[in-house]
Amino acid sequence: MASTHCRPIDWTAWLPPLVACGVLPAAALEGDALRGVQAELRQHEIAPEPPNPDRTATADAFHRPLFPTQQLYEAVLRCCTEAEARAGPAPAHPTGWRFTAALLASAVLMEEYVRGHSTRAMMQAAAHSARTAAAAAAVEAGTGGGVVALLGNGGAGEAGSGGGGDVERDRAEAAADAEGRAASELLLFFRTASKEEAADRLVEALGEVEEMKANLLRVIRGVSPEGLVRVLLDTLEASRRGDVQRADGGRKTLGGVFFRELMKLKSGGILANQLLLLPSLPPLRSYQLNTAGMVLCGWGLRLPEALLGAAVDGPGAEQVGAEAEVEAEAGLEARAVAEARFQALLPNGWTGNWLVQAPTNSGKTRIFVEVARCVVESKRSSGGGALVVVLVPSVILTSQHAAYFRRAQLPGTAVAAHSSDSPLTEQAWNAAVRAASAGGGSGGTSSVLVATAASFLNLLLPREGGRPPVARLRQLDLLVLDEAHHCHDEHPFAQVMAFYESTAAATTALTPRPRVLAVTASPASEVEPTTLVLRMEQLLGRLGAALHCIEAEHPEVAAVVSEPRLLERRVRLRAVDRGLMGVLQADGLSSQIPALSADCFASGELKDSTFPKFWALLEYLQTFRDREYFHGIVFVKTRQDRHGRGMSDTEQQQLLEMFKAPGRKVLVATSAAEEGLDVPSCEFVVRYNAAATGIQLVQSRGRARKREVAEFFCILQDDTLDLHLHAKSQLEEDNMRQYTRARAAAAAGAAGNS
DNA sequence: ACAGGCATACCGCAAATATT
DNA sequence: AATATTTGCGGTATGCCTGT
Repeated sequence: MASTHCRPIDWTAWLPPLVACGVLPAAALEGDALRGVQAELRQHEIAPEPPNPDRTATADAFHRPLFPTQQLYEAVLRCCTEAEARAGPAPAHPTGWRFTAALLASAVLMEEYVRGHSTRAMMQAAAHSARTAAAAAAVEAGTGGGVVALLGNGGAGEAGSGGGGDVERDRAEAAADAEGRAASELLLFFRTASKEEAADRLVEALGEVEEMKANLLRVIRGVSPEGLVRVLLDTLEASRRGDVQRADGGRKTLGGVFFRELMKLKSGGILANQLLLLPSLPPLRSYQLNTAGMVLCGWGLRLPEALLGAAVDGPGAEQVGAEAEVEAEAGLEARAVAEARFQALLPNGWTGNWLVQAPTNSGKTRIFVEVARCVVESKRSSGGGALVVVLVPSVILTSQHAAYFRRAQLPGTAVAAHSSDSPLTEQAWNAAVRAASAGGGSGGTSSVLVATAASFLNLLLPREGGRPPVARLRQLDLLVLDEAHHCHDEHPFAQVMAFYESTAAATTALTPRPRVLAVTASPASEVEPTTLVLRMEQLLGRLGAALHCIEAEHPEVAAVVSEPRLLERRVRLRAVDRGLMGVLQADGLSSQIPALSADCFASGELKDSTFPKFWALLEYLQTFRDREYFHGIVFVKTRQDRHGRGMSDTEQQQLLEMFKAPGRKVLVATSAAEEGLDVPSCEFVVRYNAAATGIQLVQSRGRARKREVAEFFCILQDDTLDLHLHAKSQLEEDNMRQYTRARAAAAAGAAGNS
């Protein structure tokens, strides 16, 4: 939608600098060969047509490569060869220089292409042109047509409950699917657009006159993007039902229906407004239930009804011992059964903190959400409110977890996300503390504060002028550490726990220390098993926690956690690549390299000569060219971005939204996306640079979560550190796995004995 | 063992941009 | 037009890997 700005690439503009560096001979700049190459490139459509939404894509379109690299390379090579034939061999260049030159020129061309098609460029283009285009497309068609077009041309929505044949149902599902896609696109639009633009688009979509815009602007103030989408969906649904009667017997316009639905939404209150589009959480899985239940029993908290119900008739109920079943049938109270079951899981009646290790994608978040729910309800039943702080290691995780907590709908609980953007201020903290303690019979308001560890640490540190810190750990009821393996040395996690340790002395029965629940998929990674044990003991010591492992081999865990197929591809430098290195590192050229790389490659990472790996990556991506939809992530070590500053937080969030949308999506990411990032349904993950630690290996592989079909593809280059690092990270993961298994076996043995 | 590079954060300030 | 919000950039911190 944004690629209408595709212009023919003037690749010849890049030739003079290459000639100046001596990579290309001067002869390459002239002659029929050059024109021939250009003609050939035009024929092959280097700049691909923007996808045409009207026409269902033909098979032909899908069989075309995403980028005609092979043709490009061959065309440039032909140009170089003919130039050489005309000018004679160049003695200054090593054998095979023309392959080198062709590769280099191809890479330069691709750089140009990539820059024009980068996500950043797409996002910028989408910010401006796409809106008007989409809005213009939405104006077509008659009653309801505007909204229908706005939401995509989905047919009958969920109202189609006739449910006849499979065909009909499939079509209804497909339509609902298309509508869901359109809705998510719309959501993205409303999130990124200003109120002004949103009103503009609504005016067009609803077929209203321009004068209504001011009115719309006023009315949609304070309505969340989710709310707007919800209203539009409701408007569409209402107009389909024919629910357009006006009080005076007339027929409501689309805009009229919209206003009515909007008022309905507003009367529902802000909270409902935010929750409308949020699907409720999936049912609790038995291992999540067991873990949460065990932790809560250890802490002596009263289990909430939600957990009790799941414990008695949930999916894991059959795992209750046979005698427990009998007792349940004998009329024993459900609570007692559940508590007995969870109590049996507790090692030695442990009442302290917990470190829960669970595989990636097994639903760690859900576990601490349920624990938080119980803490909140327990406080609530005694007329107060709970204060829960969730610490995460990266900014992007704060909003993600906050959204998840909102979905969980803890009773009487406000959820907030804090990081350097919207920092956790003294006012916000004091307000949360007051709300929690101001019970007074009516029940205090609980707060869940999701924050980066560093920003929370700022509140704990003494302020200048000898004033006491804003926050004290004893003010909160529950402290959750996500990705807790960061808790070591001087990391903010560790510093927070140092504060926790220092509060031990002042702990009384009236003001106990908060409970700590730490979760991670990869607690530590060490090459030596003995140092691994040491690290684990240190970690558990800092947390004051007992370790609970959720094994990947557990059948129910294995049923939900994807195990991607492991693919490895070893590449080695070819003569041509060595030639390139030789050319670039020759004495006469070395002074030009910085300028050349700055202009052409933006990275200067030429010493690695990553060409073979790049071709391997392209080849791998080609295997997906027939798919209309796929998602994948390519992990690289460095950012290769000349702007130096990466993406802002909001850009990251927008990008994540874009990536979640359907289509052909490849996300190229650094280690920032390794941990915790919730990117559903990735068919493949590519490691362009080998994982350096077992933690990285586990975390990045965990992003490939499309069941059954996911692949984890490692590109390893000989003669580099890739092989060593790959072996090291695998060894570290194996060590961790063995440690986990041993601990789980020991725990099972202890539980059996006691 | 230690410095250098690059990754991630945090904070503060000033310019740009959006909102009223 | 005035004000509020967002964004960009420099400075600082820590963790991890790498090369001397």
